[in-house]
Amino acid sequence: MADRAGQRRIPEATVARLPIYSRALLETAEAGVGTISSERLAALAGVNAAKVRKDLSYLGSYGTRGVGYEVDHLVHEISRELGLTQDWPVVIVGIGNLGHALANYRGFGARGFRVAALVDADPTKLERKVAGLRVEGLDALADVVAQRDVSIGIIATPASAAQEVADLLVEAGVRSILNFAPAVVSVPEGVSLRKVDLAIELQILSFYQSHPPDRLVDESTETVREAQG
Amino acid sequence: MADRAGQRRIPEATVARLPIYSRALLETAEAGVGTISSERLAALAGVNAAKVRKDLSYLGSYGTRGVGYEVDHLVHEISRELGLTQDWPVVIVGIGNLGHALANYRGFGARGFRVAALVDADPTKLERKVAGLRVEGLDALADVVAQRDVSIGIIATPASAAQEVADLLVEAGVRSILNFAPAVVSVPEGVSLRKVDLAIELQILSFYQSHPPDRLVDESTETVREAQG
DNA sequence: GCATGTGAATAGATTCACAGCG
DNA sequence: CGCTGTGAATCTATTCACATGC
Repeated sequence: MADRAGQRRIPEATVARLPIYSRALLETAEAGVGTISSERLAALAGVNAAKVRKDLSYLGSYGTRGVGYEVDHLVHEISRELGLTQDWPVVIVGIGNLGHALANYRGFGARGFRVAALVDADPTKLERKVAGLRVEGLDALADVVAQRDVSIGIIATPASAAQEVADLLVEAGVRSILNFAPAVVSVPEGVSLRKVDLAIELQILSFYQSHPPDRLVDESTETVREAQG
Repeated sequence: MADRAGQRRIPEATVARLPIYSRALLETAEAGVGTISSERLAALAGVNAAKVRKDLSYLGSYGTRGVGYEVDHLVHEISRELGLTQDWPVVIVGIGNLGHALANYRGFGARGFRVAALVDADPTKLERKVAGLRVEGLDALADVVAQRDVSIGIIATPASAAQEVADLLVEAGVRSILNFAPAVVSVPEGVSLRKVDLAIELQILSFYQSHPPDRLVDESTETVREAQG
């Protein structure tokens, strides 16, 4: 009942876990296993079984009681829900160390993401070939987005340029942005924004390292203790 | 006060925002501003004012009613809480494209994080200098961690090596790990683990791009579902 | 019998709204 | 007054526990 009238609202936390299940399921399928229990999938994903079942129930009832989930079917349903059945051209803005690494990242292609363009504001970088693509000027951004139907923008610039680049991306029609710059960026409603910030991650780790997690207190960041696959 | 009897438990969500406040406050201090309101800090951090006040209240009562917070003081208190008053030597394992970029990332030094060593399993990479450091073999990991007092390990290897490297890091005494490899890694209790996963971030964006921000019947509800955080 | 699917219970985070105090 | 600090209300997420149905 995941379609038509009964349209379920999938919780944000669940959406964030679907890609993890997806990856685990693909590996499972590759190993030739046809069926998987919530228990097993949970172990592979590093969560507990109740969460897996609840998460999957938002997609519909794709399991079989007493048996488990059919791996291939589940992969398909999750991919469909995540929108991975279509192609998502990506533009990377800022071709410094990080942009370089991202451009060469294998795994883009793997699930329908394709680096369609590399853009940098620095004229000395233009025309350079990175990962088989020519670096283009920031002024070409709007055209590139329109012509290559770019739907996701990745910001890998210094912090000082991040907001400006985000504005340009939005103006060009991009509705999903992944920000690697260490800066708060704001976007209008209707545009999705996620951020990856190394400095923040390290500081969070620093906090938990400074605050002994021993018995009485918290389950810090993600102190998983579990078998793996 | 974070000491003495009243030991406050700082929520995980708050911990994750403290570095953002910290950054915003440092920029504010640099601009010569001495006092800041929760409203202003909230704007800089991309959250709302109530959240800022609640978050800061967990650290203690450092504001002045009718006035705001003294910027320098707040920077100091947050740094202390995050454990940024001390030095955190970091080891990066896996010197491929990403490890390379991370090694060259400026901003490590900025807040007490210092790349103390680079390690890679590939013998052809050994002895190479990256960001001024010599790449060392995986077999040197335990010694390096012990001798240079490494407290944080960054995994930038392929997925297939991630769990093994995590095990080695833990065995060597590292209690904080940041995993960039696209794999679920598990660590024993007492070890903090955070992950940064490009493929997952892209898939989450794909979901929201595929699921239009459904307009509800009632226009009073702001259907914002962004990602920050 | 056994693992899913899901209401109900619990825990956690956010927001509201206003008392309290400089 | 104005802005902080915080209980109370709300919203979101997780976990429990068991009825359900292959």
